[in-house]
Amino acid sequence: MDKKSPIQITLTERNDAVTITQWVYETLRGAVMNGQILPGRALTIRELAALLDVSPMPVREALRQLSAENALEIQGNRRVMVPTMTAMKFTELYEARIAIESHSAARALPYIDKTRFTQLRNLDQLINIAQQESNLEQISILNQDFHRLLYTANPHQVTLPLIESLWLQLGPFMRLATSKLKEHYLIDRHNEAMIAIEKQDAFALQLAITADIREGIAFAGTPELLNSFIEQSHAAAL
Amino acid sequence: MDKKSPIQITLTERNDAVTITQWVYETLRGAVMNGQILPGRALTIRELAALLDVSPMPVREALRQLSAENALEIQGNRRVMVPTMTAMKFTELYEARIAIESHSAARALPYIDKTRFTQLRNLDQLINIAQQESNLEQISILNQDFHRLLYTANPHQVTLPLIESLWLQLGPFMRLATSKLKEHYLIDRHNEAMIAIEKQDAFALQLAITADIREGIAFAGTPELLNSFIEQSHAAAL
DNA sequence: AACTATATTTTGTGATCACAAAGAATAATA
DNA sequence: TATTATTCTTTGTGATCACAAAATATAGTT
Repeated sequence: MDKKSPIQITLTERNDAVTITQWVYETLRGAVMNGQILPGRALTIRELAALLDVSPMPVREALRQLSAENALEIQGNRRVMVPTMTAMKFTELYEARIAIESHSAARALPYIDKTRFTQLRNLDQLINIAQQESNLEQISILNQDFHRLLYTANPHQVTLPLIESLWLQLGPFMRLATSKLKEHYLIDRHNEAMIAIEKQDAFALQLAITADIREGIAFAGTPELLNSFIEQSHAAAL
Repeated sequence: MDKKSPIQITLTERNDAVTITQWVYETLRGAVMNGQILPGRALTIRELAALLDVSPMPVREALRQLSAENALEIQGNRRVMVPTMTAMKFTELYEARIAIESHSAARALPYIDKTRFTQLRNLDQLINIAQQESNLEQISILNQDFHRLLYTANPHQVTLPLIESLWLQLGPFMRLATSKLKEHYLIDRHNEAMIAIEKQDAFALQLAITADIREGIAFAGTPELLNSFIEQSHAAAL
């Protein structure tokens, strides 16, 4: 029945307190984030509806929302797909991350109180443990949590949705990034960030965040490595 | 029949080549951008559908997309409204604009060719003319065009959707901003930007863009002025 | 008159259907 | 065999309906 490659989406239990559309949105978001949908693969409403065992309506809404967040791309044909990646686009996304996130960190700095500082330190330690256990999946998740917890200190936050959009676009490729991360992630930039926060040194904090993001993709230093890495992602299903 | 304040949306002719959902989206986007919908005003699908003389379906999709772009806000009640503004949020939005747009400008710089440079210069001259005529509406539009034309030089552009999201959120208040702009907009920052481009000086370009954005709201220098300005926006319909 | 409980209306959600446009497959022609 | 025409299928769009939750209005009680 499928003309194209099969899609294997991780299904979570549906909570009745939440709308079906919301559940579909979260499910599809997770699938994109984890690279479970091959870039370039055309997605149809009915196919996904059947796959998730819901009517086409919630799928329609979820697809539109994900498209608006740049997680999916609407082609001229009105077809929806996961955007393909190029080396240049990858670089642009990471440079955008650095620009926005270091800004967001500096803006959050004055609002970080004792409670949040402790939470950040706890997360940092969890990351250290995950690092010793070489639990790359866990490192990736906790690292995101750390960044989010930092930025959300700012009660007048407006950049987080933009940052999440960038994360979503990098999502399918971040997974592979962490798999090559082990040999490169030597310096604890989070600790540098913590020190900068204690000193209320915005510039030092920006440097730490910048270094943290940049070293997450240090493996992709040369264009050749980056290209082969992206091809690898495009080729590998699941 | 209306329980709340009436909504006066500018209707444009519907092009048959475009889907109804797309037309509704553009119409509502324009209404938000021009401050035609009062912040805090609850929007219902059926009311808008009746107003635009379409079925509820396209409205539903358009509202979801605008919410994903942070132009609208979905409350816990599942109600949709134009977000209200605060002085702090206003500041955050503008600081985010400066951070992202100056970054985006620097990233676009290497890709600006002769053709685009000429287009930019032409736009700059149109702005000068509009300035002499004190045509504030036109200045605002052309200014946006200038920025967009600059950033889109980068063929691997990923930040423009994020920037457009910020513009949308500031939209209702930008209109008032330009109305107070006359006495403050003295220096031609666009010309400084053009010189920076000619010299391929990224840092100078960033400074010009930063100054251009910041001077657009110079009137809101003190928190008191800013607050009264926002209250004014919230109060005034249309 | 102030508050609570009940009834009524409105609203978002989700399902189903009709239809035209796009895609794919098949037949026809050179 | 390669290319074009034609048929058949799939797909997004948009309309309509049913329903439960939320909001509003009304009645009842202290």
